[in-house]
Amino acid sequence: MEYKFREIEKKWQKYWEKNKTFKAFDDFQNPKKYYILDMFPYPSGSGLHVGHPEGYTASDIMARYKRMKGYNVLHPMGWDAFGLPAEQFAMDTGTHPAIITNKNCDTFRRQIKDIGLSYDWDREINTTDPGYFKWTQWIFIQLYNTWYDEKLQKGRHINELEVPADIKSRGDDYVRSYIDGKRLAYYDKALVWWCSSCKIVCANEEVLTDGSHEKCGHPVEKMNLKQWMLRIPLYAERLLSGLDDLDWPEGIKDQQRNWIGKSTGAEVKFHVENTGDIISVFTTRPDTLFGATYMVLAPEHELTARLTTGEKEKEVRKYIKDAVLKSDLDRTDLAKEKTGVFTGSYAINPVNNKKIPVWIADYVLTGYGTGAIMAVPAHDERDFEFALKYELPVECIMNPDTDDQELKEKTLEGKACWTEDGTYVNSSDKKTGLDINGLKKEEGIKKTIEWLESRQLGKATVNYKLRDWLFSRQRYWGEPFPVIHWEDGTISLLDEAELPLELPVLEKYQPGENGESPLANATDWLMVTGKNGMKGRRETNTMPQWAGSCWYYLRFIDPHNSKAIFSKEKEKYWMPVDLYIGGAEHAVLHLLYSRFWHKVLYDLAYTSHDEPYLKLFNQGMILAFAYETKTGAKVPADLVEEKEGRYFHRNTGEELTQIVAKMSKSLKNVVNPDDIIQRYGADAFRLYEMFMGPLDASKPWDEKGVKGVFGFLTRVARLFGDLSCVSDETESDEILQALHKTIRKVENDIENLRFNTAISSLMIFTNLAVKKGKVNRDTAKTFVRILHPFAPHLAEELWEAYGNKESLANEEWPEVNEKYLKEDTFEYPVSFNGKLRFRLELPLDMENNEIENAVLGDERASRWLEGNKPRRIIIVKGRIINVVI
RNA sequence: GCCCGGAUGGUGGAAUUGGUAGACACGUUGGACUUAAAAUCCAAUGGCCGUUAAGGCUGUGCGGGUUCAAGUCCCGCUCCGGGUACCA
Repeated sequence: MEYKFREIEKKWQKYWEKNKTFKAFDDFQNPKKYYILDMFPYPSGSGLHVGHPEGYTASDIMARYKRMKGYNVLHPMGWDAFGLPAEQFAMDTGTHPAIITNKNCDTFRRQIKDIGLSYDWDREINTTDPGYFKWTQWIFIQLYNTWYDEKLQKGRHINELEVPADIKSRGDDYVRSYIDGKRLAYYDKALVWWCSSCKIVCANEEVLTDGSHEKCGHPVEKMNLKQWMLRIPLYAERLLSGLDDLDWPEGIKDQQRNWIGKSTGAEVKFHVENTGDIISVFTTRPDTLFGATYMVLAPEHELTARLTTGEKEKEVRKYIKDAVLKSDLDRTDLAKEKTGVFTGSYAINPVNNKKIPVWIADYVLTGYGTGAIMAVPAHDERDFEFALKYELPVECIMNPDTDDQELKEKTLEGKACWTEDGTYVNSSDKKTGLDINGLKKEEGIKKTIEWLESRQLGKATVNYKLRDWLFSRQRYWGEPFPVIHWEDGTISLLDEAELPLELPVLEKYQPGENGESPLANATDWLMVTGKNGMKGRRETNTMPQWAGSCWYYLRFIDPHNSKAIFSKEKEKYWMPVDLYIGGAEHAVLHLLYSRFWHKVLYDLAYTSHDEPYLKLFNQGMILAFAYETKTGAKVPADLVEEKEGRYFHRNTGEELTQIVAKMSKSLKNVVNPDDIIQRYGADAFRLYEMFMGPLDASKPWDEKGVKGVFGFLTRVARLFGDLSCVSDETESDEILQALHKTIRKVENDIENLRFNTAISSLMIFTNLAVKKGKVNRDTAKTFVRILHPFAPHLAEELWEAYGNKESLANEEWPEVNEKYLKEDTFEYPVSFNGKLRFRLELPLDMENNEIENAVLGDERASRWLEGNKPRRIIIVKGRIINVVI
């Protein structure tokens, strides 16, 4: 068969589409279900790049394999289509963002279909579709109507929240604000990052460490604006502990754990001298209280003004003003040099009643813990640095566990800082009754907390880094909030029946005044009148892009349901996602937010599992070769010439070094999947994406590699497609053994997502078959079946050529016949003192002493023994023989 | 700084998890076919020594160690990539 890949691929893509070969049925009778999900893409204007199909091909191989294994497979695709570029385009041209978005979706869909991926296209979803975002809005309403019951560790409907009697007695306003204070979604003033270039607020995590907006690179500033926030920290503990049982890469779990940032310690109360105020601090080291020599408040702390004494007032006020105005950019820039001011007040250290000064410094953050710390310079690096600069006392209370005598002495003298374990010294006080001298850290912490709790001076506490999630954006192209702000200052949410709240068509998409979204210009849409005649205004913010992607995996289960977000029965059948494949760039945000929403829906009994994604796999990044001169200057790929495996500058002739870099327009090394498919076909494209290396590794694209797999497909077509090479003769044992070994290997490799080695074993088998020049029909049919997940078009074509009428997609995966895997003999590598000297073929059932005799009896052995008697002979059956002399 | 990865031929990468290092593929070289080229096919291909051959030595970022045996385990580094940023 001549390998006419274009024809073959078009033919089968049409066939699959026409016959709905990959339609997933809600077949509740079949208990074997497999839900395999790709992270759906944002359909950008530049189309698919070679990175997208890497994960998609991997999931497709798995999906096709599982179908052959008898699973009912759910394998859907959709579009995460709200996003900035479409809105920017609308601003520039006046075109509605939906128009450009739909165009981009069309391109993506066409490109994905060209690769021959086995999606159930009847389940396609688009986050910008009102039929979809109706339910995104619905989830927001659920969040708003949910509070977190700390006792039950569970989200519950707001109607089940008991309002304390003393609140009730104070009137409706108090009740309302009490309830609002418990909702998972709340509307409040928040100090937020503002990007004046995008005219939008950004979530903390969208601000890069250099203080610039990740979307545009413009520096951000702080602003106090009313925003929707979600109380994700309430779920911190469950988000953390839920990770343990997930089959996710450990690195990703670690990232989430770090992001959640749990730390255990204690809250301790310090009385301020004279004023009667109490400063509460969070510390992970209550055991070091005896070493606390000063305290620090964050500049934003509520007590700063009260604690500042007259003569310090001017200085303090200036410091606070500067600090608050400083962007995080400046704060981190100045991280090396800490600054602060003394308030003039003193607090009392509860363990020894000593007076310690209260300072204000911006190295203490307002959003974490209580926004105030006790400083223990002898045992905390930051405090030590600060104490040194402002000449505050350093009191060592722990004899370090170290062999470094110099360090030990310096620490004991308060001239060095020790943060590890040790034995307490100077840690007792007769009057207060606390004594931990001689103890180690673990016991010290325990004993101190007990002491604090018994005197009501503090209590054991847990803190999380995870902050409330800023959930609104000043954009047009996002889900509108189903919210009305009434003129009396109250808020109400739309009824479910009023959903979806669609976006109004605008004439222009420029942002509104005072940091409002373009929706502020949509007067007709914006203003509403209530039944009682009260005037209201709709929320002009929209939801962030995360919203749509937070729950899309649930909608795939029942994408056309207009009555409910999804049928519970179907959800119970399909969930959880068995395998989720996507890029590691979503390690924290998308996956954490998504888990959060899922847990809320679980608590409200909409979903049947606590976690959405059982197994997660991150594909690596696809990079490209790039070239640079000796001085490190990058040279665009079109100016590079290859001669005998070396690289030269086309113009200057200078020799260049090949490096690996991200694909970029400036380096002219971007690869378009369309070109590759045009030249080598979709099967070769798929195969190469998988053959490059391990799925989770980052690796460079090399077109020469595509040629390699293309050659493989050509050889397959030539041999297995030439019916004169496919005989009815009895198959040789050699081929059968190789075939069954290949089935086993491919099966194992697919299960473990090691597609590169699976392909390699398919190649090895093909090389053998080509060498033989012919195979029997059963062999050919078996081979084509295991080739199918990788190169489905060619496999279907061959399958048809063997006289089959039905698509290969629903055929059974071939079974391994163990008979062909058993070997009687093994060619042992024989080593002397660990060095391989010769090989010796021996029966596998030979006894060890017989093996010894056979080895020592071999004439080649005498040469290495040199007359010595072996001290030991190690025999590992079927593996190796090592003679120790 | 801290937390995760990673480093194997000229290149992408294999190596049953402690047991034959370099599978498979690219590239290169030589050969066949061709008027020629492309395509295809065959052979060789880690480095060094050995005229050939037989064979030997050496070799998985660096330095130590454990073991009959280390790419794989342990200790100490170097470099590269990702995440994070004073989290008390």
